[in-house]
Amino acid sequence: MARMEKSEILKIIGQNIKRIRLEKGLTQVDLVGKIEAQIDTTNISRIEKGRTNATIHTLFRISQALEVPLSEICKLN
Amino acid sequence: MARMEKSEILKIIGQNIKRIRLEKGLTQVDLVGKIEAQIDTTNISRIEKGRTNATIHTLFRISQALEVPLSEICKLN
DNA sequence: TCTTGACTTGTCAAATATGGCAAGAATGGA
DNA sequence: TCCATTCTTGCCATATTTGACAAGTCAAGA
Repeated sequence: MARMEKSEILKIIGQNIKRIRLEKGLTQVDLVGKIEAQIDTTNISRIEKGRTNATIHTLFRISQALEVPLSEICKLN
Repeated sequence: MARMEKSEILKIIGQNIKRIRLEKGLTQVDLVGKIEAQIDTTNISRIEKGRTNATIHTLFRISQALEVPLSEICKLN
């Protein structure tokens, strides 16, 4: 893995989430509705846009709602 | 992926990191020495023990130092 | 144009990750 | 046992994520 800026990896992960979410035909509201603990579309949006450096547990909850492995969201290529 | 407690996924990810680090024959000090930006063995230890809910960027830097894909560290099975 | 749904962004408070240091525990070897 | 190395943990200050709400943007249609 080549050197990558923080902003770059956050952007890729955000794109992964957005892509998978759209593939499943879900809106952000649908997504948070499927997440067990409380989470907000605000946060989803910021993560999808790469504006926030999410914790692994938040990404895990998203992966559960999307029904994909956490590692799928964390692919950088 | 079955329901999993936050503490459980943090523990698994920590074990992944520790396992890979040991496979590479690295100490925590070696590891931080390979990481570009500053990071502390304190933090590595806390992550390996599952005591902290690391951000994805921190895990990414660790994956770079370990020379494995980020997704490898994020495997939960 | 107006409306609706979907998303983004600003701000706030609370919680917590991070970096840093120091002290303590654990481990293995001489 | 003593020592050195490695790792863990407590504490602190700072930065940032998170949840929450409100307001703004944007696109598609009627």
